[in-house]
Amino acid sequence: MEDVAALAGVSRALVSLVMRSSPKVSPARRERVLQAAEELGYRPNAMARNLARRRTHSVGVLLHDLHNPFFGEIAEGLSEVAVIAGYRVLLTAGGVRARGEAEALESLLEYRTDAIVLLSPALPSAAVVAASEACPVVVVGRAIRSSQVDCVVTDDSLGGSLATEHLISLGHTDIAHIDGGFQPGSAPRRRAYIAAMTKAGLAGHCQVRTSRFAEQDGWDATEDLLAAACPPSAIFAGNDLVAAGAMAYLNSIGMEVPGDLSVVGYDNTYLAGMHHLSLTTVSQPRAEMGRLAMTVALERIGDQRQEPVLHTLAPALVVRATTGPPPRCQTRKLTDE
Amino acid sequence: MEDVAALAGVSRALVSLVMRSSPKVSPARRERVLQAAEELGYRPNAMARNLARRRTHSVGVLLHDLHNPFFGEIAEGLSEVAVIAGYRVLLTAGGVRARGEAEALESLLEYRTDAIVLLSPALPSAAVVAASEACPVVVVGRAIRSSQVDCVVTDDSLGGSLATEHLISLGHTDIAHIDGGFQPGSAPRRRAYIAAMTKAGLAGHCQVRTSRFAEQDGWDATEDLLAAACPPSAIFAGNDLVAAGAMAYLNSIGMEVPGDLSVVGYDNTYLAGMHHLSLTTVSQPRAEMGRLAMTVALERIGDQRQEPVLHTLAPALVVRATTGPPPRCQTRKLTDE
DNA sequence: CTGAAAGCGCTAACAG
DNA sequence: CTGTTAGCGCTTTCAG
Repeated sequence: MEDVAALAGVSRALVSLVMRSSPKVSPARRERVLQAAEELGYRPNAMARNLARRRTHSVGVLLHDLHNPFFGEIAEGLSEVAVIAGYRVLLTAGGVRARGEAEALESLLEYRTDAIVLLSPALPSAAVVAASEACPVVVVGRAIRSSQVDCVVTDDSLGGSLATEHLISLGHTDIAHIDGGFQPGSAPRRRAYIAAMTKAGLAGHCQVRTSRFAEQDGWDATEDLLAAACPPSAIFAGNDLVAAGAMAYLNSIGMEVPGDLSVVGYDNTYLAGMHHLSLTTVSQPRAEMGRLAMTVALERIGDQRQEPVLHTLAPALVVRATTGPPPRCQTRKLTDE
Repeated sequence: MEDVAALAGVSRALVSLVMRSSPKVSPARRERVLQAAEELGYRPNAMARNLARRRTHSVGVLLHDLHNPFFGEIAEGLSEVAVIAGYRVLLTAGGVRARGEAEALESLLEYRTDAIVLLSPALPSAAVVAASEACPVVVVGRAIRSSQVDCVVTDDSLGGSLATEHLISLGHTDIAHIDGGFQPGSAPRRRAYIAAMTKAGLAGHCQVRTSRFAEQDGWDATEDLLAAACPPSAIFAGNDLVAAGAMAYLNSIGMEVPGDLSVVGYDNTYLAGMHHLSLTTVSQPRAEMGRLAMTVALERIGDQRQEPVLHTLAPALVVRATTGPPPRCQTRKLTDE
């Protein structure tokens, strides 16, 4: 910086002003400084700047892992609004290691980002609350009770109802659900499924299988379901991957979808939109979730203390080609396996 | 820090020593300091530390976007070796905006990460070389000629041969290729396809269609291919998504894979492994690419000047259920459309 | 182990 | 606009 000032024949202070694009500099000098910086390959040191300013103008984002495209889209929404607000986004990923997420969070905290957005962390709530002591925290995809962390989630309960009621309205009575165990969002979807069934007087027809949200789980659960005494005419899967597994199994035993059996997924990943599947599914407004979360985070930076809020976004049913009325004949070929 | 020292009844210097876990501190005092820090909710300031140390012990990683799981796996490989070397990983994503990548790179440069890893950047080479002036740079998935940037890529040429020769060895003669236009890796794969065909005396049977690596492109190209005068008995698709589109189209017109037509993909994404597709494809060693790239980056940090290297990893053919010998009868039903 | 002192690269406030 | 003067929070050196 010293050198740049010298080359441009101005004071260090002026260089500083130019670097943070203050309006109080004449265009001519600004040009001169910029050019000098260019020539010397000068680039401001973010560490020093942040240290002196006491704010980083950046918000940290913690993703669980980079694999899941679901979070990718949320992250895109996040950075979209961050960028237009002049904020930088610092990503970190927890990865597979047990302590990964905790370490990544700690790292963000040490970097003193102005706020932190947690994408569906597997972290214990206590850790999240502790972090919020030091820096505004907003968590996406998981509701946390605390007096200082904001949350943005989608209404999984509504999503579960949407899916189940769609199937019921089509005339199905034997509707099974393959849930996601303890994965976030699974519980409310499952409860909504049961509630919807009950409301339709179908409580006795509930059948639930558990999966870990992998394709093979969907295959296995479906196989199991069809081997049961009272096989379903429709399956509400906990996510698209599980639905894909279910369809693959049905396909393998020659059952037609939706002719013989209807399938609904969850998440509306790009998988669901593929020709092969063309899956009816429940869509969460991913980009919107990201945008909202960042908006909230930015607000918190501006105004630290305020009541935290729980923003609940509504999911939507996307009807494609895997759902239809149940087959006429109630006796299906169950004895293949 | 002052406060921690006071509470623990020691000097600031000692606290500093404890914080960077120096071995020259008696366990008793260390305990005392740690506890004081805990009580006060003290957390070292990374900015200040890095500023004073002149190194950040972190390497920056630039991903083009968060959507592509391909890069996610590479990133996982990266952070795996970074973590065991005690380095932190700072992710940034270029996103969709035009200047996105350039800004993200600039941002990393300003943060003075000890090294930077670029994942298949769309950035102009000049920008990459310019960055390497300020900080060790390694780019993966793209070869850049420069006297100071290291590259790790996979041998797309070999991958193209592997796929084509597999099809040839199965007895196919009319093999078409759906490429990825100007996408990185496409050109060498296409050339390898043509070379392999030529070597087998099949030069006259080459047929190439272009796609932008989307599913619909695969569908369209296949439709086009089958409507041609001399439809192929096998298709080598530029990536798995295109292959999926091709299969969806074949499926829609009632053609069997691999009975009527064989399909090979590229990348071995999780799509390829799904029951529905069970796609024969070419796999790139993603995790290994990441590990290697980080290893190289870390080496460069230790020893700045050295000849840059181009590491080429070998892809492998993964044979699944979409390839088989060509149908006996050379006159296929071409008139559906 | 302690204490003091210098400095990392930049910002910010204030007279000129 | 310019120079100066203080730090930001931590590391490092060096003599006790």
